[in-house]
Amino acid sequence: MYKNGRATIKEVASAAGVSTQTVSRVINNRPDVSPETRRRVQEIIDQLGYQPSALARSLIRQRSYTLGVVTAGLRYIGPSRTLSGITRAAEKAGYSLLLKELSNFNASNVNPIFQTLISRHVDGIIWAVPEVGENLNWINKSSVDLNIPMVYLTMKSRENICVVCIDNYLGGQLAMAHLIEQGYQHIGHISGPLDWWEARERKAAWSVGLKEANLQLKEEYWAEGNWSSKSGAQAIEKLFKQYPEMDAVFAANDQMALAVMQYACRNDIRIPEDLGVVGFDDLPESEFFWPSLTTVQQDQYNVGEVAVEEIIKIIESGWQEHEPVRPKSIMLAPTLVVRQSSIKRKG
Amino acid sequence: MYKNGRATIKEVASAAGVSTQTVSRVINNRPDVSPETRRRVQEIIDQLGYQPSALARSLIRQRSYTLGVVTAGLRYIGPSRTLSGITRAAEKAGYSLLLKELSNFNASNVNPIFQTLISRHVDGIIWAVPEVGENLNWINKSSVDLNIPMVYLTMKSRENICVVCIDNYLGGQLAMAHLIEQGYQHIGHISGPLDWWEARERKAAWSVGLKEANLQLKEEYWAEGNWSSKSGAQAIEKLFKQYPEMDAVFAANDQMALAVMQYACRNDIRIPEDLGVVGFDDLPESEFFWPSLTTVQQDQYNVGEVAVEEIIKIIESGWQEHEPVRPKSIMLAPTLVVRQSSIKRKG
DNA sequence: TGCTATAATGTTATCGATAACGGGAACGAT
DNA sequence: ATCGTTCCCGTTATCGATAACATTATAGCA
Repeated sequence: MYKNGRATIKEVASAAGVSTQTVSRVINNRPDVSPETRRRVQEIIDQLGYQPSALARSLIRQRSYTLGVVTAGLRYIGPSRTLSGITRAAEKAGYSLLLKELSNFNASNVNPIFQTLISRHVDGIIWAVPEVGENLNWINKSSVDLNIPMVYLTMKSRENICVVCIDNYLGGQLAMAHLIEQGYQHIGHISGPLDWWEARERKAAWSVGLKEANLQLKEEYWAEGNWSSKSGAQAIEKLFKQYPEMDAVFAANDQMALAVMQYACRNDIRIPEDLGVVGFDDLPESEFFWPSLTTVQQDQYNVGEVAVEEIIKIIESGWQEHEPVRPKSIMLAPTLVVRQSSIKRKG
Repeated sequence: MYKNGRATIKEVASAAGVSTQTVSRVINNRPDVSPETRRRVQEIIDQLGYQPSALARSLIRQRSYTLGVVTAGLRYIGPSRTLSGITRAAEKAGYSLLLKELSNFNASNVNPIFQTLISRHVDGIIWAVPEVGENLNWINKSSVDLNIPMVYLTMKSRENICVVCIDNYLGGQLAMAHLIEQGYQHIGHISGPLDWWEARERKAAWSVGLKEANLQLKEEYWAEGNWSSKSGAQAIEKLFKQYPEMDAVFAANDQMALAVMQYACRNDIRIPEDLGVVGFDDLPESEFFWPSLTTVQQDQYNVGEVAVEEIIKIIESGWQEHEPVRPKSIMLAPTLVVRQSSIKRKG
C-alpha cells in the first residue's frame, strides 16, 4: 500500500542504464566509476529522491548502526534526562535508537525484550534501568547469554561489565560535609527505598559521614521514603517524632526535601535557622522553592552521552577484530549546589 | 564479529532435515505442516534458541511493525510523559519504536529526520514536537511529500491531518472560571512564550475569560515568560509593578506559578488570601508547594497512547486497501485540580 | 605483434526471510 | 485403472542492497 521508501536501487539503475552495482558504487563513493557515469547516476538519484534502504544494508553488511535502549520510569525526570543524552550522542555518532520501556522497575522477564532487539539486529544495547531489588539477577543466568555489546547504567559495578553511573556515595559525602561544616549537629536522613542501589549508596554516605564527624548515629535518625513527596511528608513527620533534636535533614531526593520544607512551613520551623535541608538531584524547580534548596546535582544527561560513547567504542573495537576492549566502569562525579536552605553560618 | 541473532532459518532447516520454507511455515503457524514435522522443527527451534530476523521479514513483507517517533525537549517532563505513553501503547500493539529527538524546538531542517526513518522502513511517524514559531512550515512544502501515515501532537488542528492534543483553551477556561468563582476580581496572567501554540491558547482563555465575566482587560495585566521558574520570577515582579491591585495570577505552567509563590513568600503576600494562584501541568511536586498549588492537569501520557492507537488505525486501514481513514483531530480534555493556593471562600 | 596491467562495468551469490508455485503420495470416486 | 483432491513439503523468485568475481576495453610495454 504505502510505498515505503519510493525508489529502489533497481529503478535508479535502469533509469540510468547501468547495473545496480554501479549505482551502489556511486552511493558509497567508491573510486572505480567513471566521472561521466557517476554524474549521470547521481543526477537520477537526485531526481528520484532515492534513498538507500537501511534495512537491506543492515542485512548484507551485518551491521545496523542501531542501538537498543532499555529504560524504565520515563515519567520521572531522571531517566528522561539520561535518554535525552543518549539520543543526542547517538545522533552525533550516526546511530539510530530502538527504544523499549519497562513497565516497572522490577522487570520480571527480560528475555522478550532482548529477543525483540536482537531480532532487529541492534549493534549493542544500553540497559538504562536502575538497579532495584533483584532486577539484575538475569545477568548471571545462563539462559541469557547475549553475545552482544552492552553498557549498563546506574548500578553497582560488577566484574567484566561496563557500567556508567553517577557516584552516589560521593554525592552523599558532599551533602554531609557541607551540613557538618555549617555547624549542624543532629542530621537526620530520609532515604529512598532501600532496594534501590542509589538509595543505599546515599544512605551509606550519610551514616559514614556522621561517624567520621564523631556525631551520634542511631536507627531512629533515619526514615525511609519512596522518592515521592508524599512519602517524604510521612517520613519527616515520623523523623521529628523519633528525633526531636534534629536540626538538619539530608533527603535522598529533591521531591522528599520539598515535603520537608512544606512540613517546616506548616509547623513554624525556620529553614535554615532551625532546620538545614539538603536534597539530591537538582530539579529545575529546586532553585525556586522557598527557601531555595541546597542539593546535589547529578548530570544524568551526561550519563547518557557517555554510555553511547562507550558502547560505540566496544562495538567498533569488536568489529575491527581487535582484542575486545576490557569492560571498565565509569563513575561520574556529582557536584553540590549550595543555596539558602542550608546556610546557617553567615558568609 | 558479533553474531547478531545466532541461528538462522537455514541452520534450523538443515538441522531438522527440512526446507527453510517448512521452518517458515512452522514459525508462522501455517496449517500445512504435519504434526510430526512441526514437532521436530519446533524442538530444534527451542534447542537453538532460534528467533526469526525482524529485518529480513520487514524487507520481504514490506511491513516493519516499527513506528518513528520524533520528539523534542525530553529534558522536560511533558514530552517525556507523552513518550512514555507512546512506548506503552506501542508495546501493547506489538510495534517497535525508532526514536529521534530534535536538538531544539525550532527544527530547522526536518528532511534528514524523515530520510533516516523512511530508509528504515517505519510504518508510520508520530511527530511529537509542539508547535513553536514556524517549525511546522514544512508541512505545506512540496519538497516533503511523505506518503506515509503520520500523527501530529500538540499543535493547532489543520485540514487533512491527524492531530492529537490537549484542549489548552478549555484548560485555561477551567482555571479562569474557578478564580472568578472564588471572587478574585483582578486576575493577571503569566503566559508562556507566545510563539508556542499552547501559550497562545492559554492566554486566549484568560483574556476571553475576563471579558466574559465583565472584568477589565488591559495589556498591563499580562507578562510573558518562557516556561522557566526564572522567567516566572521576572514576570511576577513586572506584573505587580504594572498592576498593583492584582489579587490573582493564572500562570501558564506550574514552574512559573512556583516563582509567583516564592515571590509572595518573600514579600509577605498571603496566598490565597491576598493572591490566588493557579498553574498549569500538575507537576508531581505541585501538591507539595507551600501552599499546595491549584493547577490544570493534562494527561500527556494519554496523548501518547491515543497517538499510537490512531496511527495504527491509519496504518492498518491503508494496508487493507480500504478507503484510507479520514484524518481527524482529537482533543483531550484537561481537568482542574483545586488545592489551597486558590481557595478564597470558605467551603 | 602479442601480452599484461589497469580501469570501468556487469554477473552471480548472498544477507534471512516469505510468496508463489510445483509436485509427489495417499485416498476416494467413477 | 484413471482421475481429481487433499495433504505435505520442496523449489525458485523476491525484498533491496553489497561482496566477490568475471568481463570487456584500453593502454602500456617488450
